[in-house]
Amino acid sequence: MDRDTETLQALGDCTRLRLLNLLMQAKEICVCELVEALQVPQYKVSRHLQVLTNAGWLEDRRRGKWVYYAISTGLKPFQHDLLRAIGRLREAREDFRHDEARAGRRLSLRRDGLCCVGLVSKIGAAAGPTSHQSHAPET
Amino acid sequence: MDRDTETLQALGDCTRLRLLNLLMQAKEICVCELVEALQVPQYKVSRHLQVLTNAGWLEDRRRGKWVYYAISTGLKPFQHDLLRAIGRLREAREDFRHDEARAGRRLSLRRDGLCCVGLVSKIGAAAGPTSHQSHAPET
DNA sequence: GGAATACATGCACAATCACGCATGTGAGAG
DNA sequence: CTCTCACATGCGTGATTGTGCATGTATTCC
Repeated sequence: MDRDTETLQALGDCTRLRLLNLLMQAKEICVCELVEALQVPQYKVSRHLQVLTNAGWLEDRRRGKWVYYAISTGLKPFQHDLLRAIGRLREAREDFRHDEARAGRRLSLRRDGLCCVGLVSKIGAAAGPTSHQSHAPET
Repeated sequence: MDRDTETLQALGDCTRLRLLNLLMQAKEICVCELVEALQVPQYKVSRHLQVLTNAGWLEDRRRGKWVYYAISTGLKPFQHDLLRAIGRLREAREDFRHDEARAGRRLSLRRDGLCCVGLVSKIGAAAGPTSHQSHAPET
């Protein structure tokens, strides 16, 4: 498979679109922040970030325990057009807006522009006390 | 899977990109013309055209024995941006240029703007005398 | 009617993919 | 060192995908 096709294939997943949409609107976001914004298990976010990175969409940067992801600085014009297309979806998609709302709340907890919270809940794993939303879990 | 993701997933295949590239530069092209331009078996072209149609990229129109495909008239702005991105690949990709060259030669055989040739060779099937490549009726 | 032609599609198979679970890795804190 | 925490990843599984072969469908021509 050629490189351009791989680049496009990486866009063929809803979770990855949501990740890209968030990263288009913030310089850097760490994994635990993305987990809370998307409300999906951590391993799932991690995998999709990996796919996007391998396809040339993202770059990662380690800061202590945290790993920050950002849109790659070396995008081809081809890719910029693609990002613009995804940006157009913003108004129409509820999931994007909800992601952004949660991300905004979460990013406001940063100190000195850095994440200092961590994984507040194990979303997809063993369902701890999910007290971060109005959505109350069972038991 | 939501509709936008399906739209993008349809772009994650090299053959489909080549088909879209050709259709971006001609109003309508029939299947046998696409088969010759891409040099791939007929069933393969047919399948990928089906995928693109189901994803909302193409429309088909029957004219006698021939079926013409064209970029859909009801594309969303989202999709127009995506097509623009694919258009950018044009200069860089050899396969696109070769497709266009073969398509140009083939389309020049039309009469009254319609295809009248048919499937000149069974490309992927039973491999007859492979004379379709260099064998050009230059008269 | 029947043959030929353009195109679509059912089926089988191998490869890939997204997912969930569990575990591994690497860094900081005590 | 040990524990904790943020993140990555090996593994198994079910679903999806692209491909090839053969066949089916629809239309034209004799």
